[in-house]
Amino acid sequence: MDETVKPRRTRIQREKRDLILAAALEVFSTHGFRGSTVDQIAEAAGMSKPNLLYYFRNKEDIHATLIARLLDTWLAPLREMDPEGDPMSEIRSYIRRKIEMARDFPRESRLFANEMLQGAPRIMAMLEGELKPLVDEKAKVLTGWMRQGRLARVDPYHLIFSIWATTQHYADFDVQVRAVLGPDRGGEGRFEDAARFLEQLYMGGLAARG
Amino acid sequence: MDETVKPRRTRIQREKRDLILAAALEVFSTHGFRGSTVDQIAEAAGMSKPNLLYYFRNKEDIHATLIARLLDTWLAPLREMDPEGDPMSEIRSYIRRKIEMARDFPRESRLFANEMLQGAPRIMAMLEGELKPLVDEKAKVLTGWMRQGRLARVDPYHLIFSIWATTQHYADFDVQVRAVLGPDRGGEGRFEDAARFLEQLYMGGLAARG
DNA sequence: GCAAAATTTGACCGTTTGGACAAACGTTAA
DNA sequence: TTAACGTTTGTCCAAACGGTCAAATTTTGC
Repeated sequence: MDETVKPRRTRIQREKRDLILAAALEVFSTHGFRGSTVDQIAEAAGMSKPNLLYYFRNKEDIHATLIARLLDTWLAPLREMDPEGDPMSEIRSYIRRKIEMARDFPRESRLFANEMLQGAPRIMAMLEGELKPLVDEKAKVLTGWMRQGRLARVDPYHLIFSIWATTQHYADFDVQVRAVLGPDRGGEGRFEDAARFLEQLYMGGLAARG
Repeated sequence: MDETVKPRRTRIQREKRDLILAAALEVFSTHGFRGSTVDQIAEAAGMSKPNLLYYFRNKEDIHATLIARLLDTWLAPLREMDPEGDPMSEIRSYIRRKIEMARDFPRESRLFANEMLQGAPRIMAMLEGELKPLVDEKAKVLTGWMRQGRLARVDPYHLIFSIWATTQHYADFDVQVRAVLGPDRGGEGRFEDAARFLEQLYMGGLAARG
């Protein structure tokens, strides 16, 4: 019943496929699926179009492979949030990890953002099948902490949304951030500054009250 | 020296151009510039491609017109932030206005996001010429409030970024928000819930301390 | 060293794309 | 009424697109 056959791949196949995926990530993340061309990806990977199509059946196959690899990486930071840990420390760590991902994997973030803007036609199933259950689970954890009086009572879903938004912003809107900060304040220190600000905001805004 | 000629337009020209721009906004905001076709826009506007190209010189012209109209609308909420007002009220109002824009003009938000993801090739000049000066000005206002002890001392630039991120998230990532919230919590009330959460977060996180 | 398998390439195909154009059709005002 | 002007359409084009294929080349296992 399983239609996916075991992919007995040679060394070259593994290397070239990785090369192509890296190039495709660069292209898809900035131009979206429809806005990207196979020729563009082939050139970025340093090979001819027919050669690229020897390793992937078609354009959609490349994109699907990227997307499939993406979501696991993407959800990892939230998965790590420990129900047994200290609420404030867990939230602070989560924000740190997400900012680091925006800094270290901006193209993955933009690939994801592109999908969202287009209405998530290719990953809606994953959103409902993997993302939603995980968020539901973590929302329960947050609610539990609130009931214990260890966290301000706020909407846990919108809390998670706000952390996604503020952190991914530094990957997705990078050009804008750099344009506004200018050459002086816009260097690599901007991620540290962002992390520091967000820490202040959330530690102050979520501290258990009354 | 001014190459822009006064556009003496007929009634039909004004109507049809608006119709085309509305259709183009829909198409460009979901597929990006390269991912959109003139045929798509023409069909969405209910006219033939040659007819559409009678009103706009080419695809880029349509997009440029949209973008030019966009930035003013986009910056209006920040412009309204009053240096003479009460810091906390001003920030609260700004967040409200931005959430309302995400709710009422999601396509404009997504058009903007698409440009950012692609590296802002067509609006970099506007970012540096209009956006940056405005943000610099408002950052000074925020810094002044902090010095007066009426606002917690945080990085004013990252404060503004975070408000942009959290509010625009509800337009740009709308599918994800709705997928996660589900049919029950994902109704039109989500904008109200978001506004309430953000208010709690920012009022707590930015309250003047010690 | 060599045959089989894997890889790379140039040439090619049908379709889609942005755009041009002249002819046909409407509208308007003298 | 009619001539001038504004609008709409069908047809067409060159370039770009995703993808195929057989032939040439390189790598691999014996």
